[in-house]
Amino acid sequence: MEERSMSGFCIRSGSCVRSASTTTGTKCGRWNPTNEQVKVLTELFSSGLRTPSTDQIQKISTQLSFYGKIESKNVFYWFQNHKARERQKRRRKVSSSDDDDDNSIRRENTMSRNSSSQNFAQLYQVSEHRRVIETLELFPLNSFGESGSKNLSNYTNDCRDNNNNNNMFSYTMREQMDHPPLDLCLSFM
Amino acid sequence: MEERSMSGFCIRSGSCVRSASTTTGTKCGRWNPTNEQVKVLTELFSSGLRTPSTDQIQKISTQLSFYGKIESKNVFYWFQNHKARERQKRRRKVSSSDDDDDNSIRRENTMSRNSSSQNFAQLYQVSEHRRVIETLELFPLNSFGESGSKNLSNYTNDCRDNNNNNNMFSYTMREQMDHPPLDLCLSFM
DNA sequence: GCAAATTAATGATTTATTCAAG
DNA sequence: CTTGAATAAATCATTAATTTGC
Repeated sequence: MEERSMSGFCIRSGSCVRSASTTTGTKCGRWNPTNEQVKVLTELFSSGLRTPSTDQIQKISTQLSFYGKIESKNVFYWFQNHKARERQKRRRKVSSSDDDDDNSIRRENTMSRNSSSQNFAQLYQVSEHRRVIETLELFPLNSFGESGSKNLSNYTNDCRDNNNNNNMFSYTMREQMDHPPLDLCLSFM
Repeated sequence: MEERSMSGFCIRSGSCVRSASTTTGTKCGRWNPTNEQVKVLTELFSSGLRTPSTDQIQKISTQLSFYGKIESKNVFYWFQNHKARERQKRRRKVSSSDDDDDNSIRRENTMSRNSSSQNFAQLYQVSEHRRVIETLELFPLNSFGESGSKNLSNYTNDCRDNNNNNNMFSYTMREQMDHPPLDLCLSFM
């Protein structure tokens, strides 16, 4: 109890950066998605997007920031939670049979393991990627309102390709040149 | 079998970037900690560090990079895994009683939930924090061996402030070898 | 002694659970 | 009571040990 208030206090006063977009009276607490944001996210989800890649998250986040304050982590968490809760919801109803929920993009994501830094990105790396506001399409948007499956598979393929460092953004190298000479000397014990 | 080799193959040929430092035959696959790195990490762990904050991770990572290639995510994962596996190990032996393993720093980390971006950082944010090598102590080292609670709370407060964003990275320093403080910070044990 | 084949460790990812703000 | 955020547990995948047949 005391602990809580203590710490709570610190944060509020200390670490809340609230860089901008305070126009809406944004507190600093947790993200509160606008209707539009939720709408888009939901559409993406129902289009089959389950575990967006780092870049996708970046883009989505950037796009959605048009509707209000948002960070990439919010997008990340949203998908995590939504995915989990939809599944949960489904489990309560039909205990077995259709689990396509898990399918669509899943396989692809499994592959993405190969891309080593891909998934981790979701967990850690993204950060400040530097926004680059460029208005690229988030992904094949047309798949939303209209036909589903077919576009979807295309989309899926697309997705995967993103694993190639599709830099172009910022950062690019993140870790690529990570290795300083140092390990040359030391790594071999 | 086939799958295994298949997959192995793919990875090797496909996504391995290996920009440089191939001299040592650096693969590109997963991080392979050096003995020194493991040693230090283990010491930190046994000193009670369970869930390092973003900044701690950064610092640890930077320091350890002296011994070889390493990224912050590796540090993050290492602690995750080590913590989990120690617990697991213990569970197998003594099903109850002493769980001090979980204690020491735990409280503090729990509190850190309040700091919104703190823990998330662990998952996502860190990225390039890159912080100068400044010789800050990784954490209140003195608090470990000695008195606990008091120093600890100060520490907590400190943490909060570190959330400031920092910019740029510089690998530079690594090479320059201003050899940091490495030992200053870590050698305490 | 030495590689191929197995197994054991452990790095990395995903899923489930929990906490707590609104 | 809903849901954003964070942590822990479970799982996957790759690398290092080691065993084995030669």
